Amino acid sequence: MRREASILHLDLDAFFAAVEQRDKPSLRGRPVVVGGVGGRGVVATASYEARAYGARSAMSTAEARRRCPPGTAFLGGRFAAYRRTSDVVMALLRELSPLVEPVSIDEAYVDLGAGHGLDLSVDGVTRLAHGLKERIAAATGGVTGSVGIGSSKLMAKIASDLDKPDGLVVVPPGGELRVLHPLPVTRLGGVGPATAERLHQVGVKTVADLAAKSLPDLVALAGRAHGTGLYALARAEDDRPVVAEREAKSISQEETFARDLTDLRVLGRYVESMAARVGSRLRASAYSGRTVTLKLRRYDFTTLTRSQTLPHPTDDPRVIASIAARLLAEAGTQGGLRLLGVGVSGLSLYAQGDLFATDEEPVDDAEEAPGAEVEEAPEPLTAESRWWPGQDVRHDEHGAGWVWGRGLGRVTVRFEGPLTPPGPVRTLAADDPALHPAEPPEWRVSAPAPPTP
DNA sequence: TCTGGGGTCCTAGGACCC
DNA sequence: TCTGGGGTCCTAGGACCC
Repeated sequence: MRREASILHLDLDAFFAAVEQRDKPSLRGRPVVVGGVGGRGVVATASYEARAYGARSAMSTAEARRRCPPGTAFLGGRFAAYRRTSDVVMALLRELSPLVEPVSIDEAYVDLGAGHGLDLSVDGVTRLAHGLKERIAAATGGVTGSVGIGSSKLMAKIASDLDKPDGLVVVPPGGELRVLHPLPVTRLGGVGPATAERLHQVGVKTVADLAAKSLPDLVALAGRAHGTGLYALARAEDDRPVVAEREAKSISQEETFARDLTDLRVLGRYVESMAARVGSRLRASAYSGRTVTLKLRRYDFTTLTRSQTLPHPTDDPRVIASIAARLLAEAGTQGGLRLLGVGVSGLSLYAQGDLFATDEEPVDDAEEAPGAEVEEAPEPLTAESRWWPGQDVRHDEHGAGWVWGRGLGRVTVRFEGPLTPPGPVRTLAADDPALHPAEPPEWRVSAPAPPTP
């Protein structure tokens, strides 16, 4: 813990849904749910309008559909659009201080103490945060964020959560326990359902209850590392530094199938495709790794992993695929698999194999998903399966728009963009040659100015 | 129509070595 | 020949986070 409130935490509000409402004017003020739209999808983000009906992150999309009224938009994610908006926000944070730690696409810590000549008084950081929130809203076309500032990562994160959405809370140094102790223990990072249940069984509901427990009690309850961590957090003791760059530890790819799969040949094609994607991601980041892990989830949701460690690191998709395929054959597919995953860990920056690299191209995965080519695959491609709800499109005659829905050989498109009023809906043939997938729309009136040197 | 996809960190047991 | 402890690596699983 520091003597000054010099750590800032930013959490963008209902981020995916907010970007959708910015880019799709007809959805502003209406319930929007972003996530998996297939039969086994889950909610990634629900807009505040959708939360009012009980839609929540991690809920199955089916459940969210039951809870939300007709007219609610259920959209697949547009990650390129979210990434672009996130990059704009992260750049604004780096204007405050060079020490910025992105936690995820919509969340980051900033060490204001590493900034140049900032006023770190409570009034000073409050003014700074107000200015930051204004600049974020202006630069992102109205996406808001909740800011917390405190003497540690713990307090900054707790503070940003106290007044959502569009909030700003500064915990003055010395006021940590007054804020922390009344809160439920589940607000502490690292207290999930399992730990919360065990804590409740020994009468711990609030952080104050937790602080009354002895260190040996907590270690017995939650293990050595976790127990000592909880003991410290309950006292607002937290000296974790803000870390700008983190090395990746693993790279993986997984997929839940629309229907459970049993056929080893079909699953083998998924293994190859996933290994190819993992291999290209490894090569793109100049990593290679020694341990190949196969993950599978059976029809009854039991999940297991099988792994093998190689003597030397690899980024070769053929090596990854053959190991994963063997692990899959050994594990078996009895009863059917709902999920398959392929990952590589034990990463290092240079592959031994690179010294002897051939000119051979890596297996290319981009063009052929396994489902595209085989009749055993669960969902053969149709004209309408090119389109998914939320997708950006352009029509030669009607202009830019986005896909609302599809079915019966048709696709429904709303023609509007972030800078237009709500636009008209048109239903088109799914194979209309004038309809094309498009890039995410530009939300700013003019292109952003190039960064000044 | 139950339960995504990408990660990180920790624990525990067995193999193996000194 | 027996006993023992410590450290590291590997594998598997689980909790947790966004």
